[in-house]
Amino acid sequence: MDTRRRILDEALTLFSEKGYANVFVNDIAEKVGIKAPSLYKHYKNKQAIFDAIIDEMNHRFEQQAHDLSINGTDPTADAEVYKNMDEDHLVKLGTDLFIYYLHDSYTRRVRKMLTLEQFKDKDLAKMYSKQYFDMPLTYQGMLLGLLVSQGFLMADDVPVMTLHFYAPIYMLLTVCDRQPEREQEALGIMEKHIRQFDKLYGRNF
Amino acid sequence: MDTRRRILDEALTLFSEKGYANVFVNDIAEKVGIKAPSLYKHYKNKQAIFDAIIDEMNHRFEQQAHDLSINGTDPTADAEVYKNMDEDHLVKLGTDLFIYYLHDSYTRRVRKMLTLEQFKDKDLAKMYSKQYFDMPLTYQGMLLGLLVSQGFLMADDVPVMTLHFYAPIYMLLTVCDRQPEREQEALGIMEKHIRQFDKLYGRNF
DNA sequence: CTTGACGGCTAATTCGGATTAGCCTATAAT
DNA sequence: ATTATAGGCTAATCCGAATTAGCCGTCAAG
Repeated sequence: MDTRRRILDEALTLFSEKGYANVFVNDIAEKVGIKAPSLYKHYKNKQAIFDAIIDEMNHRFEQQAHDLSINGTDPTADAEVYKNMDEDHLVKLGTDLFIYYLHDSYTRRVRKMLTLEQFKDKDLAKMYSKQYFDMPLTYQGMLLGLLVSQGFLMADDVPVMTLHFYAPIYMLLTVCDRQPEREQEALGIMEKHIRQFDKLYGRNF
Repeated sequence: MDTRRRILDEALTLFSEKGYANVFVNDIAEKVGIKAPSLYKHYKNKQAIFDAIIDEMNHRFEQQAHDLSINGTDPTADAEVYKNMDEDHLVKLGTDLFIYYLHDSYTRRVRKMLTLEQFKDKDLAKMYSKQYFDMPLTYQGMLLGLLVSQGFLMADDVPVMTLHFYAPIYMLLTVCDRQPEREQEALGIMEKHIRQFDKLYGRNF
C-alpha cells in the first residue's frame, strides 16, 4: 500500500547514495517492487519525484524550525534542564546530537542528498546552508546562551562560541557520511573536542 | 595547442559545477572549441577524462604533502616566521589561508568536484577526507604546535586545538562554495573566530 | 451488476548523448 | 617529394533510459 510514499522513500535512499542523475527510474521501481512505467501512475516524471522529496523536506524543516522557536523563546522550560549541567552532561549532549544526526535514517539521507545536489540551483544551496549552518548556529546558540546565563559557560561572543562548538561536530559528521568506518574515531575526537570546549569556555579557568 | 590540457581544464570546470553525470561530452568539446568526436583523439572516453583529472589531482596532492613534510619537519625554518607572532598575524594567517583556498581556481574546482563525487567510491571518499580533513589537521597541527612551543599559544591537546582552529574555517569555506555571495559575511565571522581562538588559547588568560 | 477510477503490466516509442567510421589537412620526419 | 601522424570534421551508429500507449484486473460506489 501507499506506493506513493514508498516511491519517495526508496528514491530518497537512492538519490542520497548516487545522486539524482545516476539513479534510473528503473532502479526506483525495482526497489519499490513495481515496473518502471507504473511509477508514472503516481508521479508525472522523475523530476516530480525529486520535487516531492524536496517539498516534504521543506515542510519538515519548517516544522522543526517552528518547534524550536517555540521551545527556544521560552527560557524557563529549557533552563531547568541545564540547571546542574556539568562537563559530562555537555559531552552527552553533544554526542547524542551527533549520533542522532548521523544515524537517523531520514536526516542522514536528506543530508547526503543535499550534499550531492547543493550546486544545482540557488534554492538547494540556500536550503543546505540554512539547514546545516544557519539553523544549527541559531538553535545551538540559544542553548549555549542559556548555559552562559546559567553561569556554566562564559563568553562575550556567543555566536562565535557556538561556531566553535558546532563546526567540529559538523565536520566530523561529513567525515562519517563518506567514511562510516571512521565513526568510532570520530566519536573519540568528539568527546575530546567537547571536553576541551568546556575547559576553554567553562567557568573554571 | 595542448588541447589535451585544455580538455582537462574545461572538464574540471564543468564537473565542479554540475557533477560528472550532468556534463555532456558535447559541453566539454564546445568549451574547448572543438567538436565532440575530436575529443576522442585525446581521451579514450568521458570516464578517461575524469580519471585523468583525478590522477593529476593525486599527483598534486602528493607533491603538496611532500613539500609540507619537508618544511614541516624542519622547525628551525618555520620557527623564525612565528617568533614574534601576535593576534593580528594569526588573523592574517587564517584569512589568507581562507581566501587562497576559496579563490584559487584549481583548488576550488577540485574541492567542488570532489564534493559532488565523494560518495561514488571508497577511493574518492578517502581522497576527500585526506585532503580536507586529515591533511589540514596534520599540517596546521604542526604550525600551531610551533606556536605552542614558541609560547604564543597554550594547549595540552594540540590536535583538538587544531580542530578548533580549522573546522570553522572549513565550514565557512563550504558555505562560500555554495553561496559565493556570503563571502563577506564569512570573512567577518572568520576574523571573529580567530580572535576568539587567540583569546582562548593565547597565553594571556 | 456495472462502471469508473486506481494501479499494475507489457510492448512500443522516443530521444539524447556517447561513441565510431571514415574522411581531410597540415606538418614533421624520412 | 613522400609519407605518416596528429588532430580536426561530418555523418552515422548505438544504446540505454525516460516516457507513452494501451491493456487488464480489482474493487468500491451507484
